Amino acid sequence: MLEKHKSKDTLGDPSSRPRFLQIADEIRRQIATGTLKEHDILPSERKLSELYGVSRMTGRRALEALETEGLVYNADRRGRFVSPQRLKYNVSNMVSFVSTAQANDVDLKIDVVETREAFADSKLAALLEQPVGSAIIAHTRLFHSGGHPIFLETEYLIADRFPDFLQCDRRQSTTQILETRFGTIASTGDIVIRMRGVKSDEAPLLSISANHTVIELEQVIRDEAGVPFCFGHQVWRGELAEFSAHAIVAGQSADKV
Amino acid sequence: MLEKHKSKDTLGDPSSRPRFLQIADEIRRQIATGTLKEHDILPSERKLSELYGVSRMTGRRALEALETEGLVYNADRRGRFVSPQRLKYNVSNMVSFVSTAQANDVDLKIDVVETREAFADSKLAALLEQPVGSAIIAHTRLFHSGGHPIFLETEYLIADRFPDFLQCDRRQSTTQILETRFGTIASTGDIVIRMRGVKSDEAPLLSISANHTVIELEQVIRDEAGVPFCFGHQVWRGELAEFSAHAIVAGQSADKV
DNA sequence: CTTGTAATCTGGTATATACCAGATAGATTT
DNA sequence: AAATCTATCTGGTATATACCAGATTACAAG
Repeated sequence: MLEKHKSKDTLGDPSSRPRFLQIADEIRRQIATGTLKEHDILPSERKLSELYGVSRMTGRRALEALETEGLVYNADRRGRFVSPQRLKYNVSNMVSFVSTAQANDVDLKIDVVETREAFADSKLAALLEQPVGSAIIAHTRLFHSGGHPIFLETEYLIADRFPDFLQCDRRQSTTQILETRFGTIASTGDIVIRMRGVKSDEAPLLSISANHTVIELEQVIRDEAGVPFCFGHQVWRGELAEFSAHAIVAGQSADKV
Repeated sequence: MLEKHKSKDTLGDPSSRPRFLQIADEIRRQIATGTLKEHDILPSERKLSELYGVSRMTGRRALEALETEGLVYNADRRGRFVSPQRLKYNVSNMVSFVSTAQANDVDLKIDVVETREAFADSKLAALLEQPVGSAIIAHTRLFHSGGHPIFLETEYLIADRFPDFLQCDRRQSTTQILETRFGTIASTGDIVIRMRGVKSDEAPLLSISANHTVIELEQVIRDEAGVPFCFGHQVWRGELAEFSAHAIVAGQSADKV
């Protein structure tokens, strides 16, 4: 017994490139040539194992390799799909990500997932430069394009400053609302970007399975007087995001460039 | 037959939380409480399977879950280790990442991995605003701390502008060299950050195995006249990085803040 | 034209086994 | 002491199997 998996030879040994990578290569080729297009479903693990005469685990590893690369995403128990082009987000441009995206042919839609009225804990109080326990408005929104989730955002606003905020239609840019309704203009922002694993409550909303990596973006937004009025927290599907920034050494004027 | 893996019951069914996550929880606790410290080696896949009475695959999945979270890193065939604290990189601060890090008690060391003299292809020519085929100096350096790789950087410089650059000791900040030796001061930068899979040539240098996710950071650095003189390309171990930026709406002066 | 249900698809969890190859450490040889 | 060899450690690759639980679909009943 155990003469089973000598079928390796059928493949041409030379490279000794692992079988699952060879399969991944083939699928990658199909994506590159357009045989498989954005959001197309890929062959399932079982299908791949039939197609290439390998075990289901080997098929899975090929698909997982493509996930790591960001070429493919995985929607829990629905299958794996070709990732669309990355969305470019210029974090230095505070003139609303939403309007910028829409100007670039992205039909960005927003769903309000949750709304809360709470009180600032020590972390939030420090970020917003408010006393601990001060009133805070919080809401979580899902940003998506063509039915495909892109990122999840939670914003925390100082309640006093934006009294009727929750009555506004929040399926639009917050920057827009605050500017037109309250005359508050975003002037500067402090941003942090990091990579981490997705949390179990975020995964279903983003239509990805657990054990995925996401990009977390946090920002404190300040008005013209340098006073913070909003803390935002975004969780991006990492394979869909690309962040750009324009850095200027302190002491130089921004409008010079 | 097939009454084998009913040992599940021994564990207390209730939560139905997957076994591999329970094991990951336990290890996570050990990291949080300090039982396991930075760069400590974790139990191997086989060790875990003995310790918890599970199969090797289940032990592996626990470790892989921790890798995804960024709590653990995996050095190909050497074992898995506890990730150290993230390194904070302020991309808006162009006054040399190296000196900033060193000011924060990070003993950052640099190894020159490769040096080349080449000619600009169309992409590089466009980025550096030079004609295609113009002379370029390129070098790749590995940044590490206490023997642990952090990121890999490749820089492309305009050869005409920095004649003896390759003769300099390049185990220090490039910003420093260009400023002191050539009087070129970094004034602005255009930066792009994205998440992607590690490439096969990068993985060994970063002491990680393939199928890992990294953060790629690209930047074009310009002098006071707005002329680009350097294109840099960094590949960070994603679990070690955290990027911050300060955004200013165009039209406002930077030194105001 | 719904509603509801059952069959079937998907990946998720889990075990058991086998062999390979790089990394390491200890013993042995130069 | 330095070089080499070797046993053993590690994860990497691969197969085969089993059962579970969402998600989807197709079909039947209302």
